[in-house]
Amino acid sequence: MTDHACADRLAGGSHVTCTDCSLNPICLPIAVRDDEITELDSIIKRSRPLRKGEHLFRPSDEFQAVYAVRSGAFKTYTLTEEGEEQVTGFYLPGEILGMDGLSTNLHSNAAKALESAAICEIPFSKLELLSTRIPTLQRHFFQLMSREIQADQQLMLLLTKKPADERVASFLLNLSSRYTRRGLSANRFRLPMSRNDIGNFLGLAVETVSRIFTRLQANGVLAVDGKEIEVLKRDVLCDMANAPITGNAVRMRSA
Amino acid sequence: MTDHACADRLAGGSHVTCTDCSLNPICLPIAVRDDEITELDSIIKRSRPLRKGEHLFRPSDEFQAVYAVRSGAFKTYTLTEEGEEQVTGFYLPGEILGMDGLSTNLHSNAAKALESAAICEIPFSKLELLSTRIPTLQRHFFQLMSREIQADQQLMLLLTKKPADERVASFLLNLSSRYTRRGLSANRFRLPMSRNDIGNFLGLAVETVSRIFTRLQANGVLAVDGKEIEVLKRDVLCDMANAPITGNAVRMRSA
DNA sequence: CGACTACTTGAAATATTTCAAAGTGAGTGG
DNA sequence: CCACTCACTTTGAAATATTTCAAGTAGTCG
Repeated sequence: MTDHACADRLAGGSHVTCTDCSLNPICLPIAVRDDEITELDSIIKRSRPLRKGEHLFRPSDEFQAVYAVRSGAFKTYTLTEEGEEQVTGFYLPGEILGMDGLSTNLHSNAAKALESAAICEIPFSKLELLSTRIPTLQRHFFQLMSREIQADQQLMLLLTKKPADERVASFLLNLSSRYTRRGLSANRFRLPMSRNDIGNFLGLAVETVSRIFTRLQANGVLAVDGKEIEVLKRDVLCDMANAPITGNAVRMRSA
Repeated sequence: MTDHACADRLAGGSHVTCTDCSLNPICLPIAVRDDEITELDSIIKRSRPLRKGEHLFRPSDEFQAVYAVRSGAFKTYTLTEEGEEQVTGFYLPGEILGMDGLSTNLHSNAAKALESAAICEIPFSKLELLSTRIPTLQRHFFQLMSREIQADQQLMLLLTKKPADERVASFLLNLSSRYTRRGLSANRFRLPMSRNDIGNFLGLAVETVSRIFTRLQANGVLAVDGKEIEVLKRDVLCDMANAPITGNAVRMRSA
């Protein structure tokens, strides 16, 4: 039922190497040599799986590592002064999170598992050291952060200039393209997050998100069954999102 | 009248070194040794000044360098599919821009001088190389990008959860704190950007921004004279922004 | 099975936008 | 140096998308 059998053999201590991991084309730079991968591999800890709702880190936690999602999904969020949540991103298998906190040595975000999840923990000090010796790796992380910045800017554009439908459409297409990258179906997937999280992330009230889903369903654009989504008219969805009609969408927050 | 006599002797070819530059505590890591600064210095080009309205780079320009603002100010922006502008940030002296484009080797933003400006151009390939030898430098740039991500997230929070007044208040306090960092007055400064740019950046219509400025003026919180701003009741402004009443504000987009 | 949380739906309330128009200012050329 | 233009800014009134409030309906988990 759950689809996180994706990170090759599941967690449980069985030591899957980066070389073996099916996600490595997503989370590692292509150009790293085999011996270098091995070196990287040696600093990575494959930690215990997290249960739904568990935190990987919280705001003010010391920044020690970045994390690659092996299976499951995470949301990151900050808290406002009044204590309300602000969802800053979603992370799927192969994507890397935790680079907030690099600037202050304290995490500014919290990261919470949206479902059972497994991660690879990459101690940052070691990664940093390794990066001075493997320029490709240094560049990879520069690029990773640069992509995050670009994604955030795309999102800002969405938030400031686009109506609710377009935000939701873009969001769905973005997720879709991220599933595609892992070889999963572009048009049938399961949302790991709640409507509430989606609304929060997109700057919309839950009710608005809900209404848009029902409308899209009524128009025959989507078949919605709870968190299960099927895209029936991708072209319409792309139109709504102002994205090129072809398969994959605006990138919003990858890693 | 213009206040960009700040980058020590002005441009014009007179070779000001990083060591001499009054901005170096802002744009360089503290821990870089003298001989290392000299090395960094040798790869930096101090380019001709730009006139108001000139572009430093445009979307799709090849990514070759990052830029430290020496004097003046820049805005960065992207274009939507429909060709409208989306302002993504403002950059003041001592701050570094151009790291978008790192991921694709093409700039995704445009950078435009908001007034006469001078910059230090830092060729990225050389910087990258140098970073492998000077770990402090590598970390500095990691941190720079991390800070940009954090700033973007703060901004997203503002955009999705906060009413117009709070956005403007936060914006002003943010600018104020950035001026303070350069030793300038916290409560009297000149906005280098238009109301339009502010609105665009904050996800508000120009008219809304204008109305808020007039209201703040009416309440005696600000004295507004065109782009010249004086903060009369900082505490009120901080309240509006939900920021600690003390001097400096939420960081939004520094560098 | 009951209690909770998540989701949906409708109707009223509201902040912000849009449209329209007038005022201000800065820069240009006569 | 003045007049003129163009771009920016301000202000008001009407329009509107989205939120908020309220209530009902699923699901889900112990």
